[in-house]
Amino acid sequence: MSEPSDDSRDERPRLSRERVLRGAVAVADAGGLESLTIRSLAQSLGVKPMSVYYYVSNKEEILDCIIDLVFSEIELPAAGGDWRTEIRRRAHSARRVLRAHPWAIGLMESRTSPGPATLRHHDAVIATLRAAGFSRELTAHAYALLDSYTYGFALQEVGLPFNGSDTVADVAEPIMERFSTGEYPHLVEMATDYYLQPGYDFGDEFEWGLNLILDALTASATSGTRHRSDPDRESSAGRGQ
Amino acid sequence: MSEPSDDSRDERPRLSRERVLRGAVAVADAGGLESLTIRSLAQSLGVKPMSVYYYVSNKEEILDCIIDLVFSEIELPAAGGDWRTEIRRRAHSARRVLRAHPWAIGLMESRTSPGPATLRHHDAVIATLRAAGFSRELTAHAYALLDSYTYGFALQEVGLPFNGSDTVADVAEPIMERFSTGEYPHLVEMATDYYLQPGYDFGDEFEWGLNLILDALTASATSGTRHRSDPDRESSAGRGQ
DNA sequence: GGACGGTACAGTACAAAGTACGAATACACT
DNA sequence: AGTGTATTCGTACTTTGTACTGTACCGTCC
Repeated sequence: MSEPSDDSRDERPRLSRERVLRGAVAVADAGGLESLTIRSLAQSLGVKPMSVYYYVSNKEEILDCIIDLVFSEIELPAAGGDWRTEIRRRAHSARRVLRAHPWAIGLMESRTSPGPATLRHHDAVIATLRAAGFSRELTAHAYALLDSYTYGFALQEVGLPFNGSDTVADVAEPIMERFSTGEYPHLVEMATDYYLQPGYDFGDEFEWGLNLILDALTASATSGTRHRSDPDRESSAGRGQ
Repeated sequence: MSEPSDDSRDERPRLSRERVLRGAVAVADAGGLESLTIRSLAQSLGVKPMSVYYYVSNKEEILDCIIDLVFSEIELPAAGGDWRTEIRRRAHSARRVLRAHPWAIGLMESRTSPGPATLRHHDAVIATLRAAGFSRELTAHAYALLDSYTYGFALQEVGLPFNGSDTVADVAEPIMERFSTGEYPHLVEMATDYYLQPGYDFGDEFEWGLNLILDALTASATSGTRHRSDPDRESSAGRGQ
């Protein structure tokens, strides 16, 4: 594999921090986070392991950076548009991106310091909600709710036993058979009569929940922030400013 | 549960699969997932590294098992009770458990085959919703929504830069100062005027969103499953502005 | 032109982690 | 005592991250 050929052609495009990080994303996309090692990364870049250390100080830094790189792929909500349209677009984009880079969700948990793309992101979403007339309090509520839902949905999606080409049925059926007569009756019933039916796609659930949340937020925004249903809590938080 | 010790100083309580797995949880709780190595686990159990392999076949199996162990800590909804009460209780319990074992969320992503506690869990939640009169379709919608929210919220909570004793202000303030004059104006405004105010606790947001979801689900259950709000049904949405 | 220094890579080597393999120990029951 | 099974440990190999050092290729200054 050492190139015995001519000297002029085929030279590799020269390393760079950019190429190192994008290479890391590519390796993780292809084989999962556990396949991303300094050696595998170096190999995919066509260099020797220690060469990547010229551009990053250690693997931790690579992980911090590629998480932010993933975030930078998510579409920002536009400042001027209808908030529902923009928030919906951003939610779908986030889900799509996290599905394209499933390893990113696991990383979010361990990387504690947000990168610039992450911060820019938060800023844009807050701006959209505030521009729509949400109070600070309602903005905080809405943002926590929307992000929780989006990330949580993505988390569930990547946690499903099948990835890519397999359909639910292929993988779930053998599992289900083992319990078919007794242990988890309701789960099995739902699985056989609903989840495993031909047209079902878990991903479609995203839209339903998102609509429910957006509708409920609209109602909250036009009435007050108060919600019924909770017998004993108070949220404190005065009128700031 | 402890051995009646006798006068022997050594007196190791004898290893067991149970002790290995509980020890693994304890090590991860204390120092995070990356501190859980076969060697550290063995040390905490008072044995040599290779001894744990008598009870588990490899580290992967340990990870699979402790994730299910964590799930087993979450309270199951009771079959007979009011569904809102039961679902709320289970949601709070889940959040509490995941906060007690923050490393578990990251694991959920990589472990694809659910353990018995996880399955029992799903079964109980489905049973509760079905018993409340939810159709299969609405049950699927509701479950995806509730779980996404719960896990997503927990994911955000553990991703916050401060863990345990630190308050938001302690950690966010220095970060915020670096941007105080321009880069992320809306984020900074929200941070200084809301998030960093004395009484604020991100964890309180959980209750608000949960109430919103439960209210909206109640409405969906009594009317129909159809939701308005989505103009174009598909995410392709060539519209923009 | 030759010394010099900075840039971009590579080679060597070591520590920490998972774990295969088999030996050592303990205890039971002939 | 002898044989067998259950449990634990010692040794060693492999993969990983990375510290330290070396080297090839530039351009600059005298």
